[in-house]
Amino acid sequence: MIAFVDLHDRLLQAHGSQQWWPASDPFEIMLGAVLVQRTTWRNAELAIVELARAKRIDPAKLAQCRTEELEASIRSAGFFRIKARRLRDLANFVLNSGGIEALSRQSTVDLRLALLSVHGIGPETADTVLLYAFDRPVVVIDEYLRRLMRRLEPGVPPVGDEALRQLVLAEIHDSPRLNELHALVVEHGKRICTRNPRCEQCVLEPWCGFSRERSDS
DNA sequence: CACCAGGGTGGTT
DNA sequence: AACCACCATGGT
Repeated sequence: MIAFVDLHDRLLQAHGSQQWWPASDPFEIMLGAVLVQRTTWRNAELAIVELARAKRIDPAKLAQCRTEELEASIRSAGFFRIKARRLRDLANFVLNSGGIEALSRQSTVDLRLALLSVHGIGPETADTVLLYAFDRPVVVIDEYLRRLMRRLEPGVPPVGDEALRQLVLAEIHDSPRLNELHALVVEHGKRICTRNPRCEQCVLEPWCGFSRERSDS
């Protein structure tokens, strides 16, 4: 079983620091977390730029903005009608909660439940917000990490999300490394394993069973 | 042309 | 609980 500390270090050395949302406004990070759902960061960032240009990266401004104008601003992010509603619900949630300051005073458990109660915010988006906007030590479980675990442990039944959370947290407690780890796992899964048929220069050898997995079939 | 990208929801079996 | 269709743009 590979240590997650080693996984972090290997990926960091291979791909470099990812710098996701460095020193950004928490509310902007929350909007970005929704906008990036099932699209590329490139398309999400174009929407962020448009929102910034229209002075809408603000809970009150965004909540009062007309739906058509909001949709037009975020068109590049895809699913723009659904996401426009999600951004508005998110803005209203922040307003009804007393603002970002009040939210940042809540415990991580309470804040996670509150985020999950917002329509359009699921487990992954909630954890992303907790980690990147509120700097909480949270393990983001995504499909890349699940797939990576399957490949690092070929043959054993896949562990559940909550169990995986605890496995990672047992080794890494600080948000800076959890922040970097999630970004690195995404980047690695995207650029190496999906493209390269045989993971020839995969930095996770000999742990990663992807090449063996493919040579079996 | 097809396929995919830093998900979530609602409906069906 | 495990599927499924759907949402929609922009890059390869």
